[in-house]
Amino acid sequence: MRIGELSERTGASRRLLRYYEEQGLIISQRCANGYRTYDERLADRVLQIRGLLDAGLPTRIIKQILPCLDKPRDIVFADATPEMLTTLERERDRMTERIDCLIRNRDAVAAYLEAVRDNVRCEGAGEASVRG
Amino acid sequence: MRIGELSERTGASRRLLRYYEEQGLIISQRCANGYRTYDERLADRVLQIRGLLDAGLPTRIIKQILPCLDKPRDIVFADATPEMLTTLERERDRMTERIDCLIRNRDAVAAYLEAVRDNVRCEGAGEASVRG
DNA sequence: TCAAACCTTCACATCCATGTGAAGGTCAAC
DNA sequence: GTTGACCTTCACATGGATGTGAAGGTTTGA
Repeated sequence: MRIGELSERTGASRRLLRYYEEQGLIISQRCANGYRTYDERLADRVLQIRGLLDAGLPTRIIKQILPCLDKPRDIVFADATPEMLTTLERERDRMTERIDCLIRNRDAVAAYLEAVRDNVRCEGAGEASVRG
Repeated sequence: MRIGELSERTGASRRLLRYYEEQGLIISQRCANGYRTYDERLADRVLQIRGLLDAGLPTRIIKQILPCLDKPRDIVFADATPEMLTTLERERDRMTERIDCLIRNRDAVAAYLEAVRDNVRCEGAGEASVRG
């Protein structure tokens, strides 16, 4: 798969895919003519990267957590330095904080929407419920 | 409460608090001398804003969801235009996506950390567990 | 063989959340 | 009454994720 197809599959621009490579988030093989070639699995990885970026993690951090997600068993024993483990623990905790914050606010938005919906239903039946 | 105190309470720089105001995320009263004065509740709001920003939402979106979180009952009937409701529904769904993505990846990181910890324990007892 | 649709690198542009500093007004304390 | 800690606005700077365009090589198909 070349960069155009990967771009279409993932929704990331070609420019962005080169950027991710530059940042060390993905790797590519090169054809004889210099074109990038990607493994099938890269599509999933790119989507994962975009999800994490979208969730507020910078590439620098994503780069560190990605290796954990490939094939846990094989990589666990690779090069897990104490500093890296500390970083990962901190990131895990920060992710949990983000999750909690997002859940709280999502639920609040959802509650608001439901309240509006219920009220609209009331108004549809009789108007002058609260506002008037 | 003036801007310095709010800054200390929230960890947001004064500059940032002015920026949030400029973006319509918070409001302030002005004293006779032009100084900004803040209501007590603003501290919580600023923390909420920072949480959402940290979770990847841009100010533009935060501005739209914040009104839902104040006093749901009172505001439900304020100015809920159909477009705004659509926007909110979309954002609610995007937040859910973010949450799911973050949970997946956080769990993966956590699983990795546990695997490393278990392996370290093994190695401490007998070495040559998997790698050798 | 020529055009269209790919690809390459390089480099500058943009948006957004912040930092930072200048130039100046206000207030409290010594 | 002057110093220092606060405040104001204005404005330029920065870093990260992207867009965009130029200048040029490659592949594919009419």
